Amino acid sequence: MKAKPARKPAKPAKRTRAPKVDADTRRQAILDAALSVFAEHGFEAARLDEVGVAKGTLYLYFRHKEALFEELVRNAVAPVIEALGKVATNPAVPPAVVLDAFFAMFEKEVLGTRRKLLLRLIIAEGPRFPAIAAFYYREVVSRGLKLMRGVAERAVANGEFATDAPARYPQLIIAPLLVSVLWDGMFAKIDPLDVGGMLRAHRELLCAKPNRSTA
Amino acid sequence: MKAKPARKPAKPAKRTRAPKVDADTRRQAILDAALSVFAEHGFEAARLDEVGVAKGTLYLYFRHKEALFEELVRNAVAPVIEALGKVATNPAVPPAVVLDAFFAMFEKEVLGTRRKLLLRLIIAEGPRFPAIAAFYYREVVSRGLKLMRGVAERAVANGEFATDAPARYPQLIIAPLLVSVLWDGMFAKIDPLDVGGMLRAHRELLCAKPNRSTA
Amino acid sequence: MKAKPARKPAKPAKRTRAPKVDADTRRQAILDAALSVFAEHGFEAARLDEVGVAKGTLYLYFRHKEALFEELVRNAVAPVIEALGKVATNPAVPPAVVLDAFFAMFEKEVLGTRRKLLLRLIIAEGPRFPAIAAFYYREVVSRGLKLMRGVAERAVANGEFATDAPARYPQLIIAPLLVSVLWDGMFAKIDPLDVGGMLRAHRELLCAKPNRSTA
Amino acid sequence: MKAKPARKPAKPAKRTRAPKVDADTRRQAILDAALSVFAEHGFEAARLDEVGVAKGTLYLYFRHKEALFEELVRNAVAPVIEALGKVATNPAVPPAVVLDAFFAMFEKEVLGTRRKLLLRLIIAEGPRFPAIAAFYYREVVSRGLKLMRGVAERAVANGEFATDAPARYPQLIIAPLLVSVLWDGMFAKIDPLDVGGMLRAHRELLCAKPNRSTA
DNA sequence: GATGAATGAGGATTCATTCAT
DNA sequence: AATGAATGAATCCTCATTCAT
Repeated sequence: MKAKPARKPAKPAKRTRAPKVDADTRRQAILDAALSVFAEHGFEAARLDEVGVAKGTLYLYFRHKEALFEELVRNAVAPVIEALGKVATNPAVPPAVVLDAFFAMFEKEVLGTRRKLLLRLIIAEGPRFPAIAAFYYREVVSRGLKLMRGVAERAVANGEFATDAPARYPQLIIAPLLVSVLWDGMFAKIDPLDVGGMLRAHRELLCAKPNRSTA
Repeated sequence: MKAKPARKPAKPAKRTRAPKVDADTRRQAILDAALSVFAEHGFEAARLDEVGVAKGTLYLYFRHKEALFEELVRNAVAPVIEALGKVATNPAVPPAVVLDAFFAMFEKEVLGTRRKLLLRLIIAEGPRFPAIAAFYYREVVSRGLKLMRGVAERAVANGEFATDAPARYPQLIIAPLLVSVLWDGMFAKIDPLDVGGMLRAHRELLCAKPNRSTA
Repeated sequence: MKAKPARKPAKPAKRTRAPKVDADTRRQAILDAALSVFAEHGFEAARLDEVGVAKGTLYLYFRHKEALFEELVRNAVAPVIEALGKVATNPAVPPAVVLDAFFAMFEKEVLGTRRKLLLRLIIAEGPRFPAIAAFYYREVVSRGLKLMRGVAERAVANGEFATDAPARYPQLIIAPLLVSVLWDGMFAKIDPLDVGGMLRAHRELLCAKPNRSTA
Repeated sequence: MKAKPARKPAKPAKRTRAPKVDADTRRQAILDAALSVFAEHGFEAARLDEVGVAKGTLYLYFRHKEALFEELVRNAVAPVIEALGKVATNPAVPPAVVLDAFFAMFEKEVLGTRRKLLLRLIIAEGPRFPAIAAFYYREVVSRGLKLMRGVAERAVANGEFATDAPARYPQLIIAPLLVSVLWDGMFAKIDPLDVGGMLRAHRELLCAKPNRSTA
């Protein structure tokens, strides 16, 4: 055992004077860079030096570390929500297909990108940042659950779901996604998980056809 | 005159000495106190001062902060596994009952106690502590999944489960438990979750009888 | 309510910022200040606080206490050697005159300045800092001895020295200088030593003409 | 470079309960053990743990670290003085023989034993311990110098010394001894010094016969 | 007397934050 | 606006000293 929290020799990220750009671009660049740092180390362990922007510059754009962190999450969360909404709301598409699309999108757009870092970050730091938790609940969780509930209700109505359990607790639909993110961060090296397989299995479970033993 | 070599005359302030107890008890007490501190703040942000033991005493029992942290996890994890094993391995009990018992136990023994702090802690810090992650995988995750897989296979065999999905991916059985822990830590204040309800719904989903509408 | 993650609102106290100077000047100023502190207390007992530079500033210029210490020695040693070389290498000057000049220079430039602190420091800490000892041997001791040997050999050749003993062991020429430094640090208050007198006597001893009583 | 001050992993010296002995013996044993520790690390860096006596026991015999240190020096110094006196005071022995005997004794009884550690310790810490310096001056230095002066005066009187320089500054007689101690501690590994040779050369210098160039 | 667990003051070092340039 | 040197509060850890056993 005895693993160090894995810290590189603190390389303050080489930088030449930043190319002249407008403030918004600069701000966005800082947020991008900061995401990696915060995601890798967590809030406390993240070193502002590693963001790769002159210390003073950071403070031109953000009041302090905490403000940077919260903005960071807010900023990165927005695109996820939009993408989510588009998939789930078309009533013409059968629920099973929606789930497949949703899971695939999650696998590609979250697990396959730095967004998974964000998610992990929120999970890890959320309990200590009520403001972040509240924001995330409002912007992502409540909306996501509502969408899932809608899908589940349609699926129950048209008989695709064997039970209304997921309609009552849409968290059940989301749960394996969390597992996949956490597994990726903690156990992927030890015992890789076939996320695609698991999510298909999950869809299968949700849409379970009756087993023949009762026929 | 040359400076005195002993800079500070070393005036030991008043103190109430901790009552003498045997080393193991003391050690355990420290671990207990430390759990709260680490759980509340995370590894980096945790201040050893807050553990409530004289600074030096800590270092009589643990080589450094990290050692304390790792020991903490190891120490708290053991009882959970044992309890888990006892519930899941009796082949006389029908899988549905096992699940009910398991979920109830989780709700009572983990969510209802400080053990949920530990779980959250591991989730939050695992990615930055490979040694902890590996240990946790070995001691808890792999065993837990194996047990769950066994239950699922029995359930598939006797027709209690509509699909073998959970047998192939026992993570699906566990997933809502993670949700409940994370929800508790992040959103409980904003939007309380009826964990019991969700877990029953989950059991229902796993054991779903086919709905007749399609017959 | 969860604890705020930023424990201390970081209220930066009033401060007078050191006037901006170029890095080398600053570095040198730190080394100067540090010499006094290390010389007075020794390596272990020296408190970095007393260097009189803001704690963090020190670490901008030196990786840690030890690095500061070693740099200190290196830095202060260079000028001494140069001065030494200039005196001893002119073959036109008779050895006796070289010795006089050398001893006088030592008295004025070492004993009369803070350089004696450095010498004392090296003597005191050398045994515990092999790297320092090796460096000092290479840069000062071996060179100094070589120069002294050269002078002694010339003196033997032209009959100014009664014996080749100092040519074989040039340490004999240096020895009283060490005594003067140590005496100054330890016994000067109790029993002042006329260093000038002693060094003249030493020169006299080295250049001793035979006493006639035996002729 | 970058040498650490050479510290072992702090092995608090195994000990079984000390065999029952009378207080004086015990006290002496502590002083003996402490000498090594202080000599190796210096006053500040010395760890009382390493003395190999239960912490509390130390404080039964000595008020604090500093007291232990001072007693230590006082205690270890006494035997040296006695030995010194015996050699130098016999007027029947010719000065050259006295010097030979004295130097030989120094080489064997100081350089060849732990006493050299003591000497080094006093040299290193003396400036910071005025009480130690004063004690050492009174007990060893002034006596030693007086003896040397006596020998030198006899040598001048009977023509064995070419000059009265050493009679006026008996430090000149002692100086190479200091060199030998310091060399041993700092440079012995790099460039061993033939102490015997140097001391014989020193005696030769002191007793220098006239060189023939003046005949 | 002897012991060593317990204590907490003190020190090296880090890093968020400021401010002169 | 941008920079990064300077700052010092805060933290981990050590170790002289105490005291219950």
